[in-house]
Amino acid sequence: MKLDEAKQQFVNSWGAFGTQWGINRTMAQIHALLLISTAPLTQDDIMEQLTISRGNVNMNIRDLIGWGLIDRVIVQGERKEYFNADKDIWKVATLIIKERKKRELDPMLKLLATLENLDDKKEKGAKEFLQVVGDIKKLSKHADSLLDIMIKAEENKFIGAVLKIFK
Amino acid sequence: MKLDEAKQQFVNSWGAFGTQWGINRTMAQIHALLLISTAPLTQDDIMEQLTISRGNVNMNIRDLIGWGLIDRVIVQGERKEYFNADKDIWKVATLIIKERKKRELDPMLKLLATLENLDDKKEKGAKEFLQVVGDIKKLSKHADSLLDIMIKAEENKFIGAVLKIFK
DNA sequence: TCGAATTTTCAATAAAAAATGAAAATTTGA
DNA sequence: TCAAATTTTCATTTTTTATTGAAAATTCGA
Repeated sequence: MKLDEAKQQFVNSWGAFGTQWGINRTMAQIHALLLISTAPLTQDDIMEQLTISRGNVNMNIRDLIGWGLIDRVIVQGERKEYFNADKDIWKVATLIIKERKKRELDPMLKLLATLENLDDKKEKGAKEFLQVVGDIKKLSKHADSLLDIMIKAEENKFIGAVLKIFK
Repeated sequence: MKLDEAKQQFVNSWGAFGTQWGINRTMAQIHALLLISTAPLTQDDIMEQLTISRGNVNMNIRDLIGWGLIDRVIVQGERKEYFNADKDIWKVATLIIKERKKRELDPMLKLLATLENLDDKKEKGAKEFLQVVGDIKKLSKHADSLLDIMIKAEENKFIGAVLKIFK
């Protein structure tokens, strides 16, 4: 396979993958494009490579910066802004997980907490309801600490080694 | 808060949460409704409670069954079919993760593997491209074994205890 | 086997999400 | 400071996704 073709497919499949997880296709594609670019790109570069409008590029770049996935880069003697993606996939993954937790999971957990204040906890069905709500809260705490462990395993060789034993 | 109101909010927020993760809102709502229902429900029950059409209920129930999240239940002396959700949130979570991995992650990894067969691996930019592709593959293997550990920690108290030490 | 009850399908419609492009705002070199 | 270059905004349009509802298919008790 030719490199250009492979890059094209990478960008497309990353876009499709993002879509399945509730991420705007273009946002994912721009991120993919910058991930495999050897140098930072301008908005015009991105418009051209993905054949999308300036407005679309601009809005999605703003979002990607908001997620902390890409950065503005100033190039000496150039008027245009350049954009660069952090290439460390590990960092990218933990960033996305943390960000989605903050934006989507935490607000839901907050709401769930309010649902636990029932007027009458002995009403028929209340027990089952509170059980499910409580279990979801517990599960998300589990997932949280799992993420911590994952991060620590990456930073600390000993923890990583112990985890490997259990695989 | 009244139980009915709390249930309503639970169903709505579960639906909204699902949407953010690329899950059809109605599918998530039906799942939520069945999770907190004290008894299995019929299609008519669901239509009424969510005020949605029969076709919509039917299609999303089919999907939920396909995901393994709900089951048909036969009630003695009743002509109608009833539906029941597995209430074990832990099982629900691991099921969803495994299913999404199978449906969405694995196909992408398969594609990525094909992108590694470049005609010319010394072409400018090939190294960086292969690095990113390789890193994504590595990361997903990591995530896989993490899921295994998570499942084992639940089944095996010793492993769970060791993990707690690292928190 | 018949036929009423129930479920399923899917073309048509509606709703939601994403993209466009031109105008407005901002930036920056001269 | 000015004006060309660049970026940003957002009302409008397009595309995608989800929903409806009625017809067709299926099921099952009598």
